[in-house]
Order: sequence, then C-alpha cells, then structure tokens
Amino acid sequence: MTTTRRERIRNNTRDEIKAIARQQMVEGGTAAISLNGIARAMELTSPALYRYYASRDELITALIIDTYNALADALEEASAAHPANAYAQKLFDTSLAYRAWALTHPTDFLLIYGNPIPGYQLPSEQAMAAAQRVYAAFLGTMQAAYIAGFPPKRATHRTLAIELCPPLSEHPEFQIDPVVMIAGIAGWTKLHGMVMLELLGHLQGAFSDYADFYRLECRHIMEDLGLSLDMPPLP
Amino acid sequence: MTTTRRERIRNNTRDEIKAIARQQMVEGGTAAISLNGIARAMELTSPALYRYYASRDELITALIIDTYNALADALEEASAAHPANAYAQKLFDTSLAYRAWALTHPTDFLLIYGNPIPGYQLPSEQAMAAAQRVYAAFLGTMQAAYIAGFPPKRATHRTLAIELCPPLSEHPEFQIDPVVMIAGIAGWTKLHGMVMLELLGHLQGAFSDYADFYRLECRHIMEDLGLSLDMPPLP
DNA sequence: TGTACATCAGTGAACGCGCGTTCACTGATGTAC
DNA sequence: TGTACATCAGTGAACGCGCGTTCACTGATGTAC
Repeated sequence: MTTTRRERIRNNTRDEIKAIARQQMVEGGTAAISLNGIARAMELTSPALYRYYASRDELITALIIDTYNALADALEEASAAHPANAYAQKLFDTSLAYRAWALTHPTDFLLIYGNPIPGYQLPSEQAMAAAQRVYAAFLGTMQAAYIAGFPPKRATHRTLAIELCPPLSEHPEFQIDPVVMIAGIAGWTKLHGMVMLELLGHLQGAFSDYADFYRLECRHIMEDLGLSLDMPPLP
Repeated sequence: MTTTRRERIRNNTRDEIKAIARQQMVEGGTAAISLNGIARAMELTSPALYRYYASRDELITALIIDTYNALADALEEASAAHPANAYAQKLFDTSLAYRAWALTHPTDFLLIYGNPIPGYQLPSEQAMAAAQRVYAAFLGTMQAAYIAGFPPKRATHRTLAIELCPPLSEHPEFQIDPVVMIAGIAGWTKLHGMVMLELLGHLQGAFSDYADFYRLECRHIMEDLGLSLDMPPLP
C-alpha cells in the first residue's frame, strides 16, 4: 500500500487526464473525448498519454467506472444519513440524490446511462461491479425493509415473481428476494425516466417546479413500496 | 398539390438521403451521420447533397421530425384499434407500442430521446410540434377518460395540480387538465424509464422476460389511472 | 558516498484516415413563345 | 413543332481541420552495489 513518489506523480497525471476528459465531455458530449485535445490542454504531445492509458477506450472505461462509483457514493451518503431501520427516509433521500446527482453531473450521467459511445465496447468486469453498486443502493434498503416485515404494497405473487426474476445464483452474498427485485426495479425505472426526460429537456414547459413533481412521484413510489414517510402528508 | 416530375425525383432523392443517414445511425450511432459517407453510398460527390439539404444540421432536423412522426403514427395506430371509449385498452396498447417501437427502432429512439448530438442545436418549431404528437397519443386518451368520469386513482388535489402544472395558454385547442397532465406524465416517465434502461442493456440479467415485466408495470399504471382492463386478472 | 545501470516520461515526425463546406464549372432537363 | 433561354443536378478541386496510433529517440529520475 505504500506508494513511491513516482507512483504518486503518475496517479496525479492519470487523474488530471481524466479530469480534462470530463471537461471535454461537458463541453462537447461523450464524443468529444479526444487524446489530442487532452494532450493540448496539458501541454503535452499526444503520444505521451499512451504512458497512462493504452488507448482511448481504456480511458473511457476508467471514466465510466469512476462515474458509477461517484454516483453510488452520492446515493450511499444520502442513505447513510438515516438510521438503518428508517427505510422510507433512506429510500426517499436516495431517490432525491439520484436526481440531484444527475442534474449536477449531466454529462457524467449520460456517459453511463445515455447513448453508447460509438466504437466503444465496455468489456470490463470492474464496470459491471461498479454499476451494481448503484442498484444496490436502492435494493439493499428495500430488501432490509422486506425482511423487517414491510413487503411492497402491490407485491407480485411469489411464484410469478420467481419465474419472472430468477434469483441470481452467481452472487449469493447479494441476494435480493424476487418480489423486492421487481418492486425495486419498477421504482428505479420510474425515477430514471423522470430524470432522463427532465435532463434532456423533454419535459420543458410542463411543470412550474420539477423538484416538486419528482418529490410527489417519489412519495407515490414509497406508498407502493408500503413504506410511510415521517412527513406531513400532501394537502 | 400537384407535383412535377422533377419535384418527385427530388423528393425521392431527399428520402434516399435520409434512409442512408438512418442506416449510418444503425451502424455507428447518431454521431456517424456523415454527408461524405452518404454521398459515397449514393455514388455521388458530397457537394451534390447540398442541393437537398443546406447543411448536416438541416438533415438531422429532418430526421428528427420524421422520427417523432413515425413514433406518433405507431402509437396512434395502436390506439385506433380500439373504440373511443375503451380508454384502458387504448392506453395499454399505446404503452406496449411505445416499447415495441423503441425496440424495433433503437437508434431512431435514441436520436430523439438519447444524448443530444454534439454541435447540433434543434431550433425547429416543426420538431416541437412533432414531439407533441407523441405526448398527445397518451394524454389525449387520458383526458377523454377524465372527462368521461374516470379520474386518476391517486389524483393530485386540483389546487396543487394547477400550481405545479400551469395550463398552457398557448394551445387552447389541446387543453389537458392539470390533474390529468400530472398523472399522464407520471405514467409516461415510467414507461420511458423502463424502455430506456432495457434498450441500453442496463437491466441485463434481471428478468427472464422483459415484455412480461413491462406488461405487469403497465397494468399497475392503468390501475393508478383508475382504468380497468377487460383482461383476466393476474394470478 | 559515488558510480553504473535500468526504468520511465516525454518528444517529434510520420501514417492514413475522415470530416463539412466553398467555389466555379459543365451538361442535362424543363419551359415559354 | 421548333427554337432560345432559364433552371437545376451534379462535378472536381480545394480549404482547413482534427483524429488515434506507431515508432525510434532523448534525457531525466530512481536503484543497487
């Protein structure tokens, strides 16, 4: 775990490369990530970058992994603000954090959940694992609530749920009940749809306050999950 | 309305250009649309294309408008298969058509609902109008159901709804009640989230049958809208 | 503490490629009398 | 029906640009004895 001076410098440079790539994305979308451009910004020649990333694709993979992790961190932080048994509060705040993170990091969000980057094929096991952290931030709390005796209100019948959503035998340490899985993904897809459409401007002009709409729908999701918030009810 | 021979040939060429552009999108995403490439495929020189579209951006605008219209056509067709007062059936089939169209035309779907194309700014009034046809396919039926005495089951209180979703004064011929608007957009965002995540492979491995999951959630949406389907209930 | 060697960061030139757009032009198609 | 003219489709050369990646190399930094 000890890092030499050289390793530290090297890691800093790797970070700087990623930071500039992120900046490029902000300015021109994911397609604008360019080694030549990064080299220019760093006052290097472009072949020098190949010391740090073997190719453009490898850089993109690193960006994607970091992005999943950053989003997952934000969600976990929101969840951790409440005690373990405050399921509703945890999920509600996690949901708000999902939108908040997406709106403050729009290009990062689109990097992972938007169009695939042309010519890029993400192969990495690591990326899959990082992506799972995001789902886990929602599903973990839901599963805990389920075990504690709060099943989803409109739960799918167990036999049907098992058929539709066969338990993953690969990761037994991360077992989510199929009933929870279906209800959880149903909730997540709704959050995702709202965020995606708002982010890309497809709801423009519909609402006076998007945060209010989102909160309203989050409450409905909580109701569907059979979890009640310690909050004043809606008028 | 009479078209001369020349105009017909011209329109065919315009259509051919768009068709090839679509093919490019299928192969390499929206970023792969290239006038040089189109010219090559048509065995023309690239300046010749400027007779038909003043610029790459204008071509993309045409593609976007066509795409919104094609999706709206598909939705309207699904809805038209049922009589005007079969609200639930209309909406259910419209919802299924939304997913079906997205899955059969993934790149087109991403052209309109995916990442913005770098360097492209859609300015067109026409595009906005075409985009509205898609919402209208859902909201029109919902509004009709509302007027016929089927309010959304979990309707927002009117005063709150009006505040959150101020009626658009611009298009009085297309008036949707705020209560319907909120419930309708809530439903649409959920459909959209499911479609988007499935399309981009983010639900991979979760379900044995995505169509079943989608149908299941569509039923829940119908329930929320207070509309019952003439279908055998779920087991 | 000093020397010999290995490692590593970065250079500069080059490869081959593709892009959108402009310009002055040729030759074919249509139109008016 | 034939002729003179206008319209239009398409050409070929050029502009200036940017891209990812390779290669043989120089010079600095670290390491082992």
